[in-house]
Amino acid sequence: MPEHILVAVAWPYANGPRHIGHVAGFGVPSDIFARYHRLKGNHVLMVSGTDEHGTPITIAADKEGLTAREVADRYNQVIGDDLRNLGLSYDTFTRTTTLNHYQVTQDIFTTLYEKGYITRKLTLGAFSASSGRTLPDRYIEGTCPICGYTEARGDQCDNCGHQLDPVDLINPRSKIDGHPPIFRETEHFFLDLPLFAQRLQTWIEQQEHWRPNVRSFSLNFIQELKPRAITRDLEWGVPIPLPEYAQRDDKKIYVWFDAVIGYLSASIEWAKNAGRPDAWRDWWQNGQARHFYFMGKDNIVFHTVIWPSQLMGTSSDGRYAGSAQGAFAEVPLQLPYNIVSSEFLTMEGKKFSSSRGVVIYVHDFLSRYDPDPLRYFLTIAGPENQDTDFTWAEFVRRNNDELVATWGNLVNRTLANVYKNFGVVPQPATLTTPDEQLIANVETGFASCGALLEAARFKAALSETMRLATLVNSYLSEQEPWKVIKQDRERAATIWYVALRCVANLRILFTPFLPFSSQRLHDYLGYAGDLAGPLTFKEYTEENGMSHRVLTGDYTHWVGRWEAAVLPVGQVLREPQPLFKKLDLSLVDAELARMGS
RNA sequence: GUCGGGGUAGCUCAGCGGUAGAGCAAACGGCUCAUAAUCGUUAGGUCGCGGGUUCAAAUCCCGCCUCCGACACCA
Repeated sequence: MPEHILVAVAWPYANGPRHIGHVAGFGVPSDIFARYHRLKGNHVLMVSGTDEHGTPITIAADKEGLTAREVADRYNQVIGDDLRNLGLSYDTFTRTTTLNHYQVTQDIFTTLYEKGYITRKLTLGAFSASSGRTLPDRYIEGTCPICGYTEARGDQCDNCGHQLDPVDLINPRSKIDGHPPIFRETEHFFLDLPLFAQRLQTWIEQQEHWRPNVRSFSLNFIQELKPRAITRDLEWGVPIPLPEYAQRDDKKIYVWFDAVIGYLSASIEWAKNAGRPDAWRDWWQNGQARHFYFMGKDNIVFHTVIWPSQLMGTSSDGRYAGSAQGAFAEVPLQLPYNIVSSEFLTMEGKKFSSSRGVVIYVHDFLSRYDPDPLRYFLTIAGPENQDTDFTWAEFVRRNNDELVATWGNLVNRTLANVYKNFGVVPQPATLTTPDEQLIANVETGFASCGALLEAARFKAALSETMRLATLVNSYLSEQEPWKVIKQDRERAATIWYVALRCVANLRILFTPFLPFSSQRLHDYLGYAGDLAGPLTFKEYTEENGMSHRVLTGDYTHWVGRWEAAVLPVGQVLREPQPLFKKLDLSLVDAELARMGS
């Protein structure tokens, strides 16, 4: 019975290009997971988009002399291209500036407001003297009232570590233009989180399959819940759907409130674009569906506390959830099943920082190297359980000594030999015990590697798959078919058949991790169809006349299945080429020099 | 400051109550079909520091050092 699996991927922020640390955290793991479940035959819906609201976008716009919308447009394109080129197989990768997203966000806001989950309160806010705009706490600097440090930020003093309020800073000044900020009262809307505390507690306690740190951290967090401001004094954002704010352009919904709603709105958009406007309910108003969220560790509370509160509060009400008919009627919106958060990737021992040049942008990387080696590195050496370090030397080593040497070489030696000596999948004679054992061992990968993937243990899953490739290399060393063929062509054909069948199985096992090279291998082996076919961009125009680009693909025709592969005797092979390139060590110095400049 | 998570072989990391593990690097040997790739064997650590609990501690508890993150307006 196929399951409905929602793969909800963190929304990259569109104030600049994304670096490889970002895609290590949310991108590659989520894609491996989605591809695996598609191979399993499950109904996968993988959604995300660029997150385009909030202060940083307006600041980037000011700096570049553009409008916020122009900045968002630019980086939506750049980021979308990057994700496509990395092979991230979204069903819908959209953006938060669509009409659809505005409507869904406003519906959730209105529903929560009418049900009393959103309240209003006067607060003291800081505003820029020059632009009149809100100044977020972190954009205000001044002297720390506790330790006297002169570069303290409005939210926290980096010297003594105390949490601060910008009003308390001595000689406060805007980090943007240096002028002192103006403090004045302003009304804001608050999501009343304490109203959800009990339900959150009960729910999180039941989530025993969450990673322990995610669960205990979240349980701890809800011990001291306070109402959370969900509006900002800012012209760039989703308008507040209340009459008195309809004409005002100075207060909008806070970016974090709308960004998480994107998981739902993108699903609704997907259904609309697919011509089946209610299809999203199969995932969202279906108690059997499982939702997996992928993000960096800095995002945990938004996905374990705030977004679940929004979902609980909305329940089966509002214009979208409340319009369900038949089996979906009155079914509340589905809560997350698992929160797969990653740690952070550092770069040559340092934190990524675009301003200090400690950065490798995805598009930069992919302009010089292939996507699969990057996917390999980010999976085998990525920040799955703890912060890990990217170094160019380690990237080259992992590529040459592991990916090329173990898997690439196994494929190449096998295909080259079979192609040269037989040209087709050779007819085997009776299989010996070692032959049968090897095939059986490799085929256990579907169970063992599959279980690890189910549990989102990607590093272990890929190690296991590599170990199976090593078994085949060992087998070839023992059987020495290149010697055998001189006396006994039939036995040599059998050995090569066994190796080839293992390679055909490994082709599937590697597909979630290495889709590009697996597709090429699929072709070399003479199979037809797409194992991991192309991703596409489509342009959609909404009722307001605005159009936007969506990264998508037709994954339903993909031919692979997560099960022992059939390798027909006599299938005609295509002339093979090496799957991966060996990298020259000299690139390490070249890349380091590039970064140093 | 408060809370949470790390600190394990030269390097990158796994293990998280029962005689220390993997990959790579190193040493030796086999093979030569394959992108000089591969296969086998060996060597290598008092598991951040100091206490404690236990028959038994990387593994649990306490303190300290250090790194990372969260702590309502950066995502």
